Amino acid sequence: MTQISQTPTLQDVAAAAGVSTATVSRCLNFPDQVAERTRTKVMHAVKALSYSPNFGARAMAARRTNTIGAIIPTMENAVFARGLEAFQAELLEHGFTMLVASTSYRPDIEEQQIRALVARGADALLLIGHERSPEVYQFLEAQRIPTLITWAFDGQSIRPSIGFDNRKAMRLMALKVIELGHSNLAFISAETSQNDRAKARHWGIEDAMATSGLNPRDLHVLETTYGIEQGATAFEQVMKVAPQTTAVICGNDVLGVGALRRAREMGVKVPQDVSITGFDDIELAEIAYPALTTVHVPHREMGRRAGEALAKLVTDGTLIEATELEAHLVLRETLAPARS
Amino acid sequence: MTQISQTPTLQDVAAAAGVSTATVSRCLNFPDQVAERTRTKVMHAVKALSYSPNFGARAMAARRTNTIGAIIPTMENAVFARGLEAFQAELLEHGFTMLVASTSYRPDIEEQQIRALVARGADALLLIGHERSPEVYQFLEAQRIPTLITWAFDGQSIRPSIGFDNRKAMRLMALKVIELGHSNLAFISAETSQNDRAKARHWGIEDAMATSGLNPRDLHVLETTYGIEQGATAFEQVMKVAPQTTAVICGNDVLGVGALRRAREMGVKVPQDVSITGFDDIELAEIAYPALTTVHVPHREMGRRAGEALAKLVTDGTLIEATELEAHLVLRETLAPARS
DNA sequence: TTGCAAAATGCAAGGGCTTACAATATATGT
DNA sequence: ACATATATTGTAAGCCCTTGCATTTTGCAA
Repeated sequence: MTQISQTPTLQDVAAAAGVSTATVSRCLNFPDQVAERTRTKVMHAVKALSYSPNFGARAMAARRTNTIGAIIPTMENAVFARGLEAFQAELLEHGFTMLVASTSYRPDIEEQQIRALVARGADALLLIGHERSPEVYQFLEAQRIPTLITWAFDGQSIRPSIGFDNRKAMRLMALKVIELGHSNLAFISAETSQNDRAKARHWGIEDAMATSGLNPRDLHVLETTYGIEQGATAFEQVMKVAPQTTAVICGNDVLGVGALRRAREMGVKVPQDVSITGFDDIELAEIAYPALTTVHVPHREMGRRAGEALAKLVTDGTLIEATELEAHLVLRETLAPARS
Repeated sequence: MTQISQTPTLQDVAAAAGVSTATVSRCLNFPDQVAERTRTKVMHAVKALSYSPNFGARAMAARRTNTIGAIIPTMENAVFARGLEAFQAELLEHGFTMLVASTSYRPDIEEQQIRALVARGADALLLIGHERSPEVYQFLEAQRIPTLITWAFDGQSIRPSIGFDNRKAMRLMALKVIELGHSNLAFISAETSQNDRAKARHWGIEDAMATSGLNPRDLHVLETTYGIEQGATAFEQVMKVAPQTTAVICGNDVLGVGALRRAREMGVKVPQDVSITGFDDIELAEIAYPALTTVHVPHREMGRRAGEALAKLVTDGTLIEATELEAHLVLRETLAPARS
């Protein structure tokens, strides 16, 4: 009699341990509801058969998957990679698995990914930033998928968020720049369409200018897509359009590093001729030469807290309380007093 | 009569469209097996109810999840992040979802993650490097989980791999270094225990030395964990232990960049006093100052091909054919002729 | 002991989908 | 028009687990 080796099922374990499937199930899911003797017996069988529960069946029967989805703009930006790593580590701790997807900063892809992860059975979702079409939020509500927004903070929003105030953070940076005597400012921004973080950062600069008696209208703004090269090109543009500029504020470190590189290539001395600042505080900023002055984003902490909050929410319905974390300036070498 | 709004099921769609559930299922999975008229009718109903199939049920019935797991050492290394991004994009194209997990370079965590992903129903797995305990491979076989190795290439192995030859690649770099007159070499290596790539890179240097009439024994090797700071510390060590060193070969860019930074801090001129090389060719290498000479790893291509191969394998059983990709040198500024 | 509450276990009903096989409709050749 | 092959659709049997409820066992006070 040939026995075709099949992956063992709960049945098999139950049979091997001489108990019912219900008991085995409880052993696995609620060990303390089972008498110790029975438990050891069952665990023994589990090990002997090297049983591993079938995910699909489990998901179907329990109506949850213990999976939480995270959708980020890109894995290529270290700041997200870091945040995710922390998020995942925290989820793991609580027995959840992370599903990631990236969108290349495109709202349509984001929507598609949201649907994909929901279809895939995600119990909850982590999203970056608040801004997205109402339909998407409706969908999420209709499907009853708890959603946490991160990388941004908005105390007003109905939707919980754990993040920092991009506007305030950038305002801080701009104030510093202005304080150092710069008044001819330029801003190399990430694309602001459908991106509340980018918008907020822009406003932050305007806030600072207004506060300091400068006219926000005088800010030279250049929007570009994500990438070192894009930052470089944008810098060149800035210097062409507004050669009097003494400080170039960049929407993120990658753009900043690109600007920095092009400055060197163009023979523009940083920070003697022009100051340059970034945002995110990724390794690149530290390694750049001269080291990039930037805004430190608490990515790890955001990831960790988001993981914790979401896990709790799914597990016992603990509501997420909006949490504002602080971003702070990291003064390095690319920001100096304006040349006089 | 209160109608509690429930997520619609296949049943509902079938009823709405006036066909059997089987037909709806086929419409969704094998559209060309269904008459056009019926199909439009069904698709209409699907849209009207905004039906989305239940993942668990589907997984259980079909005995597959359309999910492929990827386990990498860390998301913090851009080279993996990039590879993953390409992998995911390719999978998406074929209708698969990616599940990621990272291990912090720890074999025990890797094993745990492998089990976790398998338990979650991954149809196949992508792993980095060949080296892992036999038990793990046994487990994978017992569970019949197809596995693809990447980031390394081994034509001999039973297990398919799509990657590059780490040894050959590093040999190339070392030959270049030696060709430039360096004979006092040091190697700052990632940890080699349980890491075939790190070992291979080490051997590559030894190969080159032997070929060139140098004694591999004279290579100063320093092993350290992953991180910029670790690279910096290691560099300092090297300079202390072997001050006559004129070229420091690093096992990866992150270590290389760390070394570079510490060199600057110590007043060691690169490349005039000491040459430094990296491996991976991530942004950091390009941005470093002076720009780091390194080995370009075809991460994107690996990710893409791996995704394609795995998707095909799971879909129609097409066996994966081992594929060797080429890594090549990227000569930048940190490598120069030895000081005489 | 006996009785009773609490703890432990078992029974069995789904959960929503896929798919082998059966049944029916349509097309083709004569 | 008929027989046969082919395309389309339907029927219903699982897939493997969780969990509400029923039943049995245990622990403990009386």
